[in-house]
Amino acid sequence: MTLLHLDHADTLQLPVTGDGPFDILHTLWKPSHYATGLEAHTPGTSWRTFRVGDLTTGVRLRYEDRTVIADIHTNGDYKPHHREHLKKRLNASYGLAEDTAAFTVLAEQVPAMREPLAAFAGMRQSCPEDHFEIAVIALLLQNTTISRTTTMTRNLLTHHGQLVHFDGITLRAWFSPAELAKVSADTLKERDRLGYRAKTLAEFPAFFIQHRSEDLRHENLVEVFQEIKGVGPYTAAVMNSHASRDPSAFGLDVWNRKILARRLFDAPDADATAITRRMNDLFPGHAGTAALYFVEHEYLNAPVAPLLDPDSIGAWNSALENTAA
DNA sequence: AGCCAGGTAATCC
DNA sequence: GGATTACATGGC
Repeated sequence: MTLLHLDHADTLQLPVTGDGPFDILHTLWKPSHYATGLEAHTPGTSWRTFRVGDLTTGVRLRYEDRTVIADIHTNGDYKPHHREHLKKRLNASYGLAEDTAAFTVLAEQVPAMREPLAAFAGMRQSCPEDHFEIAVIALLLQNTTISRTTTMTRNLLTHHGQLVHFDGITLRAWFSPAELAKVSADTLKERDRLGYRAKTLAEFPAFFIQHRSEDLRHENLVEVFQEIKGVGPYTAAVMNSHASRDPSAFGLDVWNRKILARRLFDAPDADATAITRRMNDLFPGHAGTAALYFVEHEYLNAPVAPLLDPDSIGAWNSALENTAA
């Protein structure tokens, strides 16, 4: 796998137009998220790759005066429509225009939410992935351990994605639906170790080539998503809450079910329907945001993929460049 | 050894 | 409809 060097092409100033406080650190970096190599975070700077059609972009993100400053690096011909796409993509991915007041009013009434709210005031949902990419992530999370999810993600991105270097950082980048379409189900199973997921992942490209992320905006999305083989209620809810940014949606799995059971009922586990009912009662229209705050608070003091010390970026780069060999 | 993971679809009644 | 089961793989 070759290391693709990206050159600086643009700087975008993206104002935070949503109301209330803005927690830039926990909006860009989520303590509960497993390591993918698609992004890297230090306390003051984040780097992330985005696929924009055939273009591969590397973005450095910083924050100053209620503005996200995005330095765009690319491998090819950077056109005005790429700039417009990235502006919208970044604005949506990190909820820069989203208001928090409605959730905050509800959250302040719930004692269990007191600490998460204090720790994360102004945190938005983060989803740099588009619908295709988040569907792949959610598929890899189904009924397995994070250890194996991480392995499968690494295999897929190493074998079928890209490795890029820009602004001193090395990162992985996604494959597009068209690129994944060229990979056989047999390869996904034997080489990428996907098990029974191989057959369903092999059918993802057809749907996402037909349904571009920008076009997935109409109603009944949860039902449309579940037309994809391998996408059930959980994965569809993850797509809806993350890529479509529906603040009322959350995908309930055995992991967050136990976290929410503790927070809501002070019990080690609870019935899924009881949890769903309670979340919707306490946070009508904002249960997904509430679940996000509870889950991230669980990992605040023991992040799955901790922040990088700026001095350790060299080691980060070496590690990624060696796994690609 | 067996059980269980950040589920889903097929098949039963 | 709701309940039950197979499905790949790997860590504990």
